[in-house]
Amino acid sequence: MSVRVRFAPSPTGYLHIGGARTALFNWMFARHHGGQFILRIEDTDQKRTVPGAIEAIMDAMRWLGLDWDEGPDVGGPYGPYIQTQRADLYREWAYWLVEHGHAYKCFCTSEEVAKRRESRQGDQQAILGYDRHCRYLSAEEVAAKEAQGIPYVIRFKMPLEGTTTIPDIIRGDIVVDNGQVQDAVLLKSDGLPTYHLANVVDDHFMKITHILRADEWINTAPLHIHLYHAFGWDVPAYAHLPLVLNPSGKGKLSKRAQAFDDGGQQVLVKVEEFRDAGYLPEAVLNFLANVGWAFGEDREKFSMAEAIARFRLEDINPAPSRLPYGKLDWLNGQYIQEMESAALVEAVVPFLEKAGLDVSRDVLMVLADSMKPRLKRLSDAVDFLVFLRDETAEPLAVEQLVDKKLPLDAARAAFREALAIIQTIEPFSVDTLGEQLRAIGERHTTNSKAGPFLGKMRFAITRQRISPPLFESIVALGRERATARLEEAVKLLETA
RNA sequence: GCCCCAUUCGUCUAGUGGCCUAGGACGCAGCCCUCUCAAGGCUGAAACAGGGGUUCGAGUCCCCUAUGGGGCACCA
Repeated sequence: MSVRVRFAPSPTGYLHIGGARTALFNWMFARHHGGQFILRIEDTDQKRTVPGAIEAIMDAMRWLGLDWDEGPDVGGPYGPYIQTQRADLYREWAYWLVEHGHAYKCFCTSEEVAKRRESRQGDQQAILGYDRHCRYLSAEEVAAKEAQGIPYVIRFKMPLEGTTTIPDIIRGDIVVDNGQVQDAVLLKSDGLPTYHLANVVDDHFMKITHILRADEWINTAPLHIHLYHAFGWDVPAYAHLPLVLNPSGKGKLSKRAQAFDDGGQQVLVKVEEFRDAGYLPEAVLNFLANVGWAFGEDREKFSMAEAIARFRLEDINPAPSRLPYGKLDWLNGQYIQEMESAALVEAVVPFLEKAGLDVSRDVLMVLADSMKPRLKRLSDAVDFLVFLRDETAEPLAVEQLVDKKLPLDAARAAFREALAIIQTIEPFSVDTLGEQLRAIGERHTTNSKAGPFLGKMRFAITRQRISPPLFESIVALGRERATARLEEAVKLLETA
């Protein structure tokens, strides 16, 4: 039988990075086994559903490259893949359970349930949650309440005694006391199912073979297992994935609360934020795959094709972890370094445009090689290239153009020669400029090394203490603008 | 409060009873290279939560404690 797994987000907003990791593991597992990866939307909570969220989630997954074989947009043999469109199915099976004595109608309002729960707070024996009040109603009482038209939910009759063991691929057997699990609501009074019913019914009819979901579901797994038993269906294999924690280590990473790292820096949580910050999808995937799972052979950087080939659920580390964001920066930088120049240029253009920096692709090509080792994120290109903007050119001071190895007279002579070179050199290229300017430097510095001169020259051209290398900067600026900036330096040195 | 899961350098991890004087990566520090900043190269500091067992031998198995996390909704 072929492996079938699913990623089942609820459309409450955007794709969360922790959710992306769950999706990634499901996807890698499916691809490793040549099985199917299914995208299912769990939108049974009408209050939390936000319009546009399904598209946003799919966009984020597409950006990452996590392609699904069946889903809301592509369909598939077991659709529909949006739960609200399968409402009748859940209702049918909920009543089937009632008829077969595995579930019951509960007429308690949430307020009553909450109130009674409060009053039991002091009782150390009682579990929190529902007290099973309606489980013991007689047939007559139920009929009477129904006749009055009192709304009800359907609750599962959880076994009161014994234990349930959850065979977990990552953790081994987990044993839970049935008494710890309450009679969960299966069908809400609005006629829609809760997660518990919907996921069991769907996983069964969608022929899901392995359930890879977050750790936070362990506690309800016994309920799900008993649901399968009540229906007489096979129980899929379980693998509960470790949670992704807040960088502070306090609590799980949530999309509802903002997260901060130890430095008080706000941390990225939505997948689209990673995209907008200038991370490459390959880097994000590589980064996520390294949390809770390791490639092996002490390798940190690997392609998804390589990862898929050796991905095994058994190798997943069950301990929860924080996302090592610093490593993502490094990884992203590594991927940028390996990019083809043309690809880097294309990738960087949207970020420059957004920042109002209008730089031609030809100019970017000149700077591509010097950008590669310097960019952690694509968005860093903006700071890297601000010197190309005329308004940002700071006025010069003589002290910035001279030093011990390049005294005033030497600087004056060297800069004059450099100006002449820049005005006339042919071709106007990185190589020719480099050759000529270096020679000038060697002739005028006290230690006969080009370095001191090139440094001053670079400042005169870019007006930035930190900037791209000199020769590329000159070419990027163009002969005219470079000449203008240099003339200013020469004038300053002459009057000094 | 009750239940469940977990615990190797600051962080992400390797390790499945002897190969561990515990390996890698990021970050950090130093040096080299160098027109700045990066990148790159080299070097370094840095961990088996604690206590009991089991065993000839324990980071690896068991128990307890501690700590962290998760759950106890008509949310998923």
